[in-house]
Amino acid sequence: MNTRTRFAPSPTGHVHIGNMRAAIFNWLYARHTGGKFLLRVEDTDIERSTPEAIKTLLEALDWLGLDIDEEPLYQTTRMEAHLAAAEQLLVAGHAYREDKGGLGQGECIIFKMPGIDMEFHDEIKGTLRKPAADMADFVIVRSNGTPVFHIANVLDDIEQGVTHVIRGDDHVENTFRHIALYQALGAPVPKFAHLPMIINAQGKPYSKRDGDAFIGDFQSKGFLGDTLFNYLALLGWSPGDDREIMTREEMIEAFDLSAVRSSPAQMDLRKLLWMNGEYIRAMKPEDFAALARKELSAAGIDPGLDAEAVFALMQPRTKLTADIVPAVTFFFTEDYEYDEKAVQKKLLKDGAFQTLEKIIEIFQGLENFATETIDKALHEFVEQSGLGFGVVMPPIRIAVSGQPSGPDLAPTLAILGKDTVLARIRRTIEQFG
RNA sequence: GACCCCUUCGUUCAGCGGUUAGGACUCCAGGUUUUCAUCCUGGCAACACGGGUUCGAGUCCCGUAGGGGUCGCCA
Repeated sequence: MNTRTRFAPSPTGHVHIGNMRAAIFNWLYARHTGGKFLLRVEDTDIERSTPEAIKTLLEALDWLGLDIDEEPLYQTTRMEAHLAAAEQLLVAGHAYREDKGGLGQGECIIFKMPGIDMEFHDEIKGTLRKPAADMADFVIVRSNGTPVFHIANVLDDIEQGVTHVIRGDDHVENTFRHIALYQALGAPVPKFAHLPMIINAQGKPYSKRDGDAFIGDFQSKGFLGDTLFNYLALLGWSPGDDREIMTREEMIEAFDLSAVRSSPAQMDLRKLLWMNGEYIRAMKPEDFAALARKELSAAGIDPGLDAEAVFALMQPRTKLTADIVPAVTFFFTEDYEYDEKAVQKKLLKDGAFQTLEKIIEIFQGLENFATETIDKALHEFVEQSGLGFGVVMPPIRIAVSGQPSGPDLAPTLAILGKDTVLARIRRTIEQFG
């Protein structure tokens, strides 16, 4: 039997982090078993399932690198099949019509539960049971003639040949109903695996208020798709050893549903941030440069062709791609802002401007304005003046970058070039001195 | 309320009857670095509680407590 898993979201315009983790686990399981990963778009909510919402969904999958193996199945195309199946259940005596008075539009079609105790083996939670008395019949076609989630979901899973239904914990109770449906329809029952919830920092399930529960937010905050994939894969699952930063191949190789924990997990943004830094540092320099260029271009800044040295300086110290632009802007424009606190603390201090005057003299005398010579000159000055690095360096940095901290100063100055450095120091003295 | 599920450092993941209960993130201390970040070293920190079973329990069983899910003509 070839494994077929699926991701079956309803497109709402926002892709929830918990949903996405379900997608990741489905994808990993399909890849691990050499099976197929399918997409079904449950777009029956016409108002919310706009083309933009669907686009958002597909982009999210793409961003996380979750490739699908067959054409997506759109649920709106399946309504006739759903209704036909309900009709079939009616004929076979598995369903009946009744006016429950809900919509006030007459009779709906109700599925009759088999009236026996049921149990199934959940690949994550183990064997789950439910006595017949606790399972009520349920509506499969509304009195307005539209099919309900349960029948649509089951029928489409049958249509797509899904062998493993891997979904959120909140569907555990539905599973008994769904299994009864499979059986009544004479279809093979797939295996089920229910993933524990992801909870927020307060230990509560993510609600609509938790803004950072949508994957688009992580993207715009500067996280990498690979980071989120890796982090989410590790939320509730581990390879069984101490590996954490793993390649896709390693995760695919090691993934197993039985190793998934059955208790809820909380996202730790700090660890996610750490992991993102790890991923960025591990990037090929040219990939990081391309990323940086993209960010800068989006911010309307042209780094020119010769910015590779700047990117090389930034890569090891970047944790979020969104941090790149503010950190490097001063390299590419004279229009950078001075950090007020830094100015107050380090620049408007006794001797700071005298120091800068001296630095101007020293730099003017440098034939070769390169990292090594600048470094050497600065060291000599610090020694001769007896001022100490903590007094000499900050004013220079603030003068050329406006920032209290940043990349190594000597290479920064070398990249900026002698003329720019001198001009900026002079300008700073004029402005604040 | 009924039914079901869950419970190891602050967080996360190990541990699947005998361990000084481990790794990672965070945090703290020290070192490297002219700053910050990185990096290195060290440290703090957990088996929810109560009963069993057993020579021996974080590991098995039963309770209790706490948390969560589900009880729609939503999905």
